[in-house]
Amino acid sequence: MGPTASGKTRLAFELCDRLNAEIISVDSALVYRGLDIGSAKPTAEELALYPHALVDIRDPAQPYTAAEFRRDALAAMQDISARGKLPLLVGGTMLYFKALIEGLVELPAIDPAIREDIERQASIRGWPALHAELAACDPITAASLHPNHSQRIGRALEVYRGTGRALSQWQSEQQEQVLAYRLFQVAVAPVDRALLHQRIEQRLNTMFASGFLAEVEKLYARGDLDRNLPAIRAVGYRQAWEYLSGEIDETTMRAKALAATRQLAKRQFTWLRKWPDLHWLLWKDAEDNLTPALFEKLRDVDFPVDGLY
RNA sequence: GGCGCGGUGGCAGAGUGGUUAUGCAGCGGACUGCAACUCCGUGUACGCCGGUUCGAUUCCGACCCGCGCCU
Repeated sequence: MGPTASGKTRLAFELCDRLNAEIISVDSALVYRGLDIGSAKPTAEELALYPHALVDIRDPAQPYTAAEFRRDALAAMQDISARGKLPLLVGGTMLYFKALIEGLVELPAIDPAIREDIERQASIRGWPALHAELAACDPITAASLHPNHSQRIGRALEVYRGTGRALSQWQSEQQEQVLAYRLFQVAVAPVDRALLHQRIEQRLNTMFASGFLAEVEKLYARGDLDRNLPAIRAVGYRQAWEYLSGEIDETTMRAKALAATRQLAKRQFTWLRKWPDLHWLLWKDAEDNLTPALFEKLRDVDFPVDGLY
């Protein structure tokens, strides 16, 4: 795990070389085909060398969800284990990690038309009004949400309308799901924020220099994608989309993309800081070789590294 | 050198003789099926010096800096 631009990919490749491991991507943007440069997806050569599960598995027009991720990740873990290898989960989408480890409530799929209707309602009545509505059918969830929390209010409401029962009720009946794997959780990050900001800026510049805009233009030209899709809302893509539709100039787009990336990293840190059983690997410069330190940590917890490398 | 205009928190940008907008960024946080999402919280800043005043960011004067015009 680790914030964006913290060096996860590099470390993962090195681990693959030393452990008998295979990578499973835990990243909500890498799942989409055509989101390559801007998502910092490993190159085709790298992917050939280090196979990644859960990369390029979805068209940008079709949203991917945390529940699907859990299902797919578990399948990949099983497959990799069955081949005698170690599943190495790599990514920065913390909700996915959480869903995988703790499980989600098992809910039937909900008709997308319900969500559309809720969003239509919200655009005319405002989210606070829907929050009030939620308070009537699911007071527990409503109490935990700010009246402006659009997405979560929408979710709670669609569950109620779609299943006839409150989300909080479903959750209260949720049974603990135990993962059939022993986990060793590691977070990579620079020792201080300024360092990460530096890396983020550098990487973004490289992306632009490597044809990021052309990549988004291609998506834009398809005509069937829009800014409400998760793929197009991804950091960088959203700002490029605004630029291509003439809403902002290039300088603004770059500035906004940079800020959005930093904000993403900040949110990832918020998850990581309170994450249980996490081993931190902090680096201070590009020369830091983290793998030895990681192997030390693995030994500390009696992880069978010796047999693996 | 003269005249005019302007100097507000990191940036942008309102405003007022006392109650100290706002947006962006930054920072902190929340988040069980959109999560690279969505949402919440967080800053008395008014160029400098002196004066007027019970009280000046706001009024007056000098000075400094920027812009424009004139010589």
